[in-house]
Amino acid sequence: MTDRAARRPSPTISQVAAAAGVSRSTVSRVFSRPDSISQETIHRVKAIAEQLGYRPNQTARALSTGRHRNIAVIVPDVANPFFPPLIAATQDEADRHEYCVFLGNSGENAEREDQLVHRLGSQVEGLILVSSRMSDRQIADLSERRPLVLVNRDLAGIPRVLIDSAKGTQASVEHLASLGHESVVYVNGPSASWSNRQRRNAVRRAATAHRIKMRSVACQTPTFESGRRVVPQIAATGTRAVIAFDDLVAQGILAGLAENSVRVPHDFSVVGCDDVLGAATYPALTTVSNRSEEAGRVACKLLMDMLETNAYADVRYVMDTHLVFRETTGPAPNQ
Amino acid sequence: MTDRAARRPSPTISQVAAAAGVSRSTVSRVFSRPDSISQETIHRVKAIAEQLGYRPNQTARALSTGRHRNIAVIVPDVANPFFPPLIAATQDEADRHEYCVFLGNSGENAEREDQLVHRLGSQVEGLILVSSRMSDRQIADLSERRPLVLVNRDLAGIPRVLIDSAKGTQASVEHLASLGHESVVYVNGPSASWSNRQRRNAVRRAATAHRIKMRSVACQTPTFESGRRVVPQIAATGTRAVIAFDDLVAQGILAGLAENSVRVPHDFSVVGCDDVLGAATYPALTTVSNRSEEAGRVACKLLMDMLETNAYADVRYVMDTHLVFRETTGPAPNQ
DNA sequence: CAATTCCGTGCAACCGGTTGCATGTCAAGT
DNA sequence: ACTTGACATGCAACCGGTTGCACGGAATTG
Repeated sequence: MTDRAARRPSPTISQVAAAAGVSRSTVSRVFSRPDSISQETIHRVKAIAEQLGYRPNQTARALSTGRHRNIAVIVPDVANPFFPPLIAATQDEADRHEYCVFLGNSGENAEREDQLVHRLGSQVEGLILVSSRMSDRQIADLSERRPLVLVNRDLAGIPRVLIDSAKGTQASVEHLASLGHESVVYVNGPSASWSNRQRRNAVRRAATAHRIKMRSVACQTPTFESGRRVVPQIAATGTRAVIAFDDLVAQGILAGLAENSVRVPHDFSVVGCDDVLGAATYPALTTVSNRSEEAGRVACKLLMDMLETNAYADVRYVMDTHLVFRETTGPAPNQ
Repeated sequence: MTDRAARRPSPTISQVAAAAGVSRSTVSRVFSRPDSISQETIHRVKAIAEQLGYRPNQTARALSTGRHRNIAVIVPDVANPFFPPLIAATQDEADRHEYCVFLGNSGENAEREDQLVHRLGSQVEGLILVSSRMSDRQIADLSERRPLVLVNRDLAGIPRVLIDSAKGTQASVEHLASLGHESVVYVNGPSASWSNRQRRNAVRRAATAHRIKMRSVACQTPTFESGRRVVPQIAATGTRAVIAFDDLVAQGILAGLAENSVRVPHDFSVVGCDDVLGAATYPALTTVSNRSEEAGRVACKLLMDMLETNAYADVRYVMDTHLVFRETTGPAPNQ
């Protein structure tokens, strides 16, 4: 039973004006600048608008004012548990200012991200780019057109919120060293990721400082499956401790190890990053704290500020992290 | 260092037209209906547009055509792991049709959802309401204005995608019965939730059929914390098996039980729903399969169909579920 | 060679609001 | 009584595109 959808079109400002016996401008002002309209007219127009089910058309309004009251949030992968709390926080903050938010999912793909940004560009007043995979150049270009806030991407001149996992990552190396480990494998995240460089460098520095050996293995996308697949490579190194790019990868590694009957933490130590799963894994994952929700909130506040004051400061908001010691790390096994 | 943001405004169709020595209509047609324009003109205009960095303004386009190429997806809680895969799937599908998506987070709150819907209403061509908390009346009204697809809400006359957890839930009762349990507690989700009614009814029916006792306890929002807090009430019933509204609640219950040194599954059996955590909990959660990603994809496809054909069918797409037997359920303990 | 069709382009109105400026009214000030 | 100003409202242009219709010239047809 296919049927033509007979939707009644929304009433326009002209219809309200006609019904109320006033001009379109007056109706417009009733809704956008009521201070210059008499109480009586306001009541009458509002009553009629209500009765007709009139709502100002945001699109038309945006066209003439240039203010959309929309922002966009672009993330590499909505389904990665690191992002939802961050997204929810931006939503919440935007809502508080009566803004609507577009969500973009780049699928860890710079080109698609660029496309998305352009498709959204003319409909939003500002964007929040989370863990952007685009090039510095692309981002700089974009920021010339629209207010921009970056999360986990460090580009001078553009307001940015950085979750500095270096401290926590460094602490995890120290932790492993203190447990007697003499080498560690770092499992990389996406190569275009600022966070990944951040973490890898932190591991390298701390490893050097503590005179333990560091190896690293690649793993393109940060997912459970990638983690699982990378286990043989890790095993091949002979190392008994691994620091993973994030919790998802760590979890995959845990699963892969379990399949090979490697006991954690008895035979092998695993550290994750981002603490997205709380204590919900078994054994509960030792990891680095995450503050994605806070990051989302701060990023959105920054953007709202830029939009409302029409000015901007070159802020670089850095948030520290620490090691959350749980149950997947233990003393180095005797060889 | 606060500075006035000097953003260069996007070039308009008039500027391109002037630079190319043609009329605005011609430029417009080059981008929207090039078939009626000569090859030569197309090339020239495109070259100039490229050089100027021109992109058609979506807002203006939407105003005159009435087609926004935007949709909205409204969910009760972005951070609930049930939703991100669904959101990602709609994103992906929308992207394939070159649509952009607004994300709305209602916070499990009908009033806020209604607000959101209205703020978004004039900017989108259609909406996907996931686990909507609004009243039937509100939804019906809305569907008169915009194409609508519901997920996990069963309202005749409006296209809807339903993940029928009844079958899986029923199976979990049978499973518990076969393990010798003689009573079961159902921990409710939000009272306005279709899924919750679905599940509670399934438990009730199956319990009756297998002659086991059923009790139910409330727990307003489906979160880890609520699950944890409800444990004393569950314990008070004396029952040794619980079926939770969803995995998050189940996990909270698991945590609460562990705090009271109740061993699972030896002393107590727990079943979740939605399988959002895979085997990542300890003990791995027995739960009901989830197909949220598929639901998202189907919902978005339905909506795209409606938008493209401008017709609609009163579809009711139901997806079955089954029990995923893992490690949190075991034989009833001897009293 | 005149009549007809087709093609590429421009004109101008329109989408639904906003806003600077002009107008008319009425009360206060002198 | 006459100016002045404040206030409430209307007029008309504008935001940046789209689109029905008209028009002129080239190609086709009889």
